[in-house]
Amino acid sequence: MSLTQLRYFVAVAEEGTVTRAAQRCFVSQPPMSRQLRALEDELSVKLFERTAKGMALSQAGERVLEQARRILSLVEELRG
Amino acid sequence: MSLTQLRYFVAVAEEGTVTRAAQRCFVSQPPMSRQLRALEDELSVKLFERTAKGMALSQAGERVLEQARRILSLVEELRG
DNA sequence: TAAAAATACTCCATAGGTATTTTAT
DNA sequence: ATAAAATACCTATGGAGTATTTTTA
Repeated sequence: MSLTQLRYFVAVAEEGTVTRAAQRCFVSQPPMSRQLRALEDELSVKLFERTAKGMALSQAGERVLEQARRILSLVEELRG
Repeated sequence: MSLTQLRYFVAVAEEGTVTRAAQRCFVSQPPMSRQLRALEDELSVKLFERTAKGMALSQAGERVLEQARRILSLVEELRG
């Protein structure tokens, strides 16, 4: 797990599609898609339902989202 | 900043020397030494006083240590 | 059929390793 | 003199890019 993966995950959860989240994070779509899968693999959790419209947060995804935000907010605090 | 850097930092704070912390984390001493400096650079904070006996946490280091532990513990929670 | 996500590669940045030097007691 | 940290240099893993294919409504 990496902070980057958590940032990507939060962006996708908020944007609803990998494509828009990638734009917001200034990366291309494939890396973001891969990192998302890597996170799902590591946590052994399906974070999203894939649809033709984009990515819909799963039940488990909601819980991970909360934790991810807490972590990232502590990291920001650390940066001052 | 990376989770690895935070783990290294906590290990050094707890072990008192980079050498022992590196052994505990199964890496060699130079990478750990470098990551510590990188973290200090990024936070613009001197985390340790370097002595011939090892590394002594600075005032600022103490505060970062607390935050780092919180972050890492949330990460562990996420792993379930 | 039209969005968006996923895959297949290629490339490069950086984390880590070994050898060595520097520092501080 | 010695124990630990820092530097130099090299290697390799993995993160990111472009092009393309596969999904799903």
